Amino acid sequence: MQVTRQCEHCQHKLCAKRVPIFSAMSTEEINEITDLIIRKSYVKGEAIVTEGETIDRLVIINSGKAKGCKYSIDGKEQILYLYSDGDFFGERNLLTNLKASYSIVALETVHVCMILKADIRQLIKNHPEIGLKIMEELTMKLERLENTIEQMGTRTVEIRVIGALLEFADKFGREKEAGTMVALPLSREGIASYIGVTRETVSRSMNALDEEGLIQIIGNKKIYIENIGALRNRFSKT
Amino acid sequence: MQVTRQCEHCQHKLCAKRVPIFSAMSTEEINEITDLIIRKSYVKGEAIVTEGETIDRLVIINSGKAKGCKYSIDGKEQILYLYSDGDFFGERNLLTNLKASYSIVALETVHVCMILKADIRQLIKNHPEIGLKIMEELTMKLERLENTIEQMGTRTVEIRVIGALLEFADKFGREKEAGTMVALPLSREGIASYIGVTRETVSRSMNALDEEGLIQIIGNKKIYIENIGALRNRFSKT
DNA sequence: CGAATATTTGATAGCCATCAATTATTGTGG
DNA sequence: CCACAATAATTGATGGCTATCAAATATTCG
Repeated sequence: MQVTRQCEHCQHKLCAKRVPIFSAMSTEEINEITDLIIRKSYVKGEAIVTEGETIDRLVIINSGKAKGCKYSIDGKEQILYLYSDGDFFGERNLLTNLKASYSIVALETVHVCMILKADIRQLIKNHPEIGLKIMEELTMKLERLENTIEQMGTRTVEIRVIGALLEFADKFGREKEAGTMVALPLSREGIASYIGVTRETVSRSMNALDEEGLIQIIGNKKIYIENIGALRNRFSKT
Repeated sequence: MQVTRQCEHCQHKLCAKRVPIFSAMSTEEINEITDLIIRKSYVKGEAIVTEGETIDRLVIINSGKAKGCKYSIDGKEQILYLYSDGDFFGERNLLTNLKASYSIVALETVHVCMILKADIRQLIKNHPEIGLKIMEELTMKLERLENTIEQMGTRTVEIRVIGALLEFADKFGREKEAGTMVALPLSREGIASYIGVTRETVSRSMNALDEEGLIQIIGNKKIYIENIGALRNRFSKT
């Protein structure tokens, strides 16, 4: 009889199974992976990876959220990625020995599962489809960055704010009777450094959207979107 | 005796050999690839790929330059990539059936070599290292886009202009006795849509750099950089 | 050389960054 | 559970940068 091993820090689920790149694998194969997993936790504000350091493992977020960000010489932060359950990073360094080109910082308590580079390489050798899955993920990341650049280069601030809110709604929104409740993963300042503007501008822009009735701001950490279609419409037609 | 087959449109060189992803292969293996190649040419302004269409092949630039760009609803262009000899695209669609998310347009006469998706997949199956090479290329593209986003989000226009000029110098510059002559791959307008500003702003910014003595503008299509170190210095310390 | 195209230059307006001060929210300890 | 301190967000005022528009000039290429 087949036994699925469990990862205690992962709410008794097989964390590897939740990762897209391992999703196509059999339970037996997943067990093989689970044995290789190293677990670790980080508190809010803690750096999981620091720009410039060598990273020798694939890191899978099991719970919590984290940001991937760069800092310019004068201290300005640019958030490039948002990570949550099932997301992973470090895949770039599986092949190369490049140093991390940005930092990963926990936005709240984060539990991760890690697999060492050497183990992952062996895994890819044994299961070539993992390599293809990773390639697919890289491709998706590329496409998101391409869209971000287009937005930063050609769209108004309002549209970029809406874009960020829609992304949050897709990732972290919960459908309610008559709308979507969204737990914002970032503060106003965070949203600002995600879309490349200032905190104050995000604030003003979100308030304008609220006054227009497109969103409802609830405290600092939530918004309620009654008609997400209207918001999407504004995003794609402006 | 081993014969290396020649690709007539490729100035009698083996174009596949010039592509990073095939660079590690033996002559025999390259011959295998060369047989699969389809050749085609495009004139300036012609679309090699149009956003939204299905792309079923890997396209390798053999000579000439091309831009990869998106267009917003109101017609604004955002240039994402610059392609020249040895660059390739279409790799994203090797695995997926996604439609092209941006267009590729010839900036001058372009000769390309193409390999059909099915052939490439077979090749990857036979030579797994090609897959790894593609992954490496994807990784490099990611890193460039990440840097672009950071620049767009946190740097001044002048720095972004310098960044573009330095990139052109690295790719298209020729070392002279006392400096670097750079053939600009893009017009002022092109540079503008590469860094997300207007033509006029690029013009003013480049003229300011000229007046400062950091570059010398030679007509519309060339610049001369006497002290590229000074330019790099300005880029990285501001 | 001359027409077509591209770039430069100037003037103006608007958007957004910045600075400063106020107000709101959050989370903690009593 | 409330109050309060710390943190975060808002709001207002101002200035600077860059988009926009318009016109003049320069460059390129046939």
